[in-house]
Amino acid sequence: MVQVTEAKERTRDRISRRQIDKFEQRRAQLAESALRTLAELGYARTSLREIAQNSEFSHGVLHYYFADKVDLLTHCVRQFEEVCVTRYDEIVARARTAEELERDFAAAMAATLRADAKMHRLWYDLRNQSLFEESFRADVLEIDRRREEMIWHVVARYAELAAAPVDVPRPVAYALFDGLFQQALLRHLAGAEEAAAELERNVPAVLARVVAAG
Amino acid sequence: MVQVTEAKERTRDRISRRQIDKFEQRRAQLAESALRTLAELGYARTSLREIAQNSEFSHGVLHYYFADKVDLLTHCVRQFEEVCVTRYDEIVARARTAEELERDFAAAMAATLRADAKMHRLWYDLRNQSLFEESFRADVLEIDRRREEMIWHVVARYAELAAAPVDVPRPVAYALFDGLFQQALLRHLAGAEEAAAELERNVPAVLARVVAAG
DNA sequence: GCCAACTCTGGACAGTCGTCAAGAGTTTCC
DNA sequence: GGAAACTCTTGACGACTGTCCAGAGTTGGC
Repeated sequence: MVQVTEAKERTRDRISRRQIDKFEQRRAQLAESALRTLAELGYARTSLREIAQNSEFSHGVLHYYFADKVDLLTHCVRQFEEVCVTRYDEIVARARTAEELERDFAAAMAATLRADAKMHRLWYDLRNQSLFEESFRADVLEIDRRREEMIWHVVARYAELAAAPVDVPRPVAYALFDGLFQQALLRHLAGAEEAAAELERNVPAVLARVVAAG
Repeated sequence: MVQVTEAKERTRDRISRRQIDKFEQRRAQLAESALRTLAELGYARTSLREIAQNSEFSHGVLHYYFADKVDLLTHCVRQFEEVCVTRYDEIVARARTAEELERDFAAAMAATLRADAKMHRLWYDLRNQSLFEESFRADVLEIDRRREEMIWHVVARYAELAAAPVDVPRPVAYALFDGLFQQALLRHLAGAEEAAAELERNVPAVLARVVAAG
């Protein structure tokens, strides 16, 4: 009797878990369609119907999986986080010398500028949107904090390999590289072919300046 | 006869000029209402009716003075330029030593962060919008170029006073200070009281790093 | 095979958007 | 003072928005 009940409950749990998984999976799928749409059109011009059209479902389904538009967009932001805050971790782990890290980091930034430009402009769009709208602010700031960590990871390891102390606070290091990247993105999307190459050339120079001369 | 005609034409010109002036004046007035609205709500949520409500006119008048929304917004961007690209000129002109320039520049950045935060967030919003919409791009890039010039003006003068060469290209110098300012703006608008003070502390450190050690 | 739960569609809703035009109000000129 | 030009208001239009819902379609357990 007890065993039967337990078995039943285990079964129900398994089913329920499977259903929850499926539910979450579809949410993720729809959020991905939303992110594609946002990257293409920008926050200001992305509508639920447009998002649905970039998926294989009709617009009504969005309200089955998300309470409202804010809920969907919040989910998008959180899902977006995962791809954008671990970008350079492997490079840091692999590098054996300061020169190697410097070269690979610069190359990786230039590469993602070229390959993921539309996603990057979406990130800056959402971050800016959070300056006007309370709703995403907490999530956006959390992502920005983790991006700061990601950059700091690179800078600190670079300093370690170069046997020199880092010479600027962590938020400043992030601000400098973020500014550099954003300017490159601006140029790149405006059609400047050389933007990525310039970025690749500028990154080592900035890297050298955030650690103490030694 | 000839004189009469000339007098007539001069009169007509004067009248026409006066009318044009008045026309342009009203355009400027409406554009200012639009800028106030944009700074408050952001690009995504600013409508023509909302702009009109922030002015002393009705929404129909906007189409009397502007061809369409893009025309209005373009005018806004251009009008916006004038207040945001000459901000530090006087400080540069007045400074007699590198230390003085460093101190005043940092203080001015912190001051405008505190006083004009909503206008600054509008600038970043519009600049980002230009990554999605062709229509403003040219004007936005032109403003960005002039902002770069403005920062370069500061940096070059600082180097001159410090008797040391500038050590980074002009676009990089701009990118670094822009990134620094944008991060401070993010924190400031998120409610961090210390953001402006931190910015004021960080600016001299970056300034010192963009000129060669000497 | 049946019933219940889950999933998805498509249309309706109230509201807002940019745009436009008819006409009232005002100014300007002869 | 009357005609002409300029300025502004008001209301309407079609399109689009987020949201909701009735019901069709599908799946899964018994």
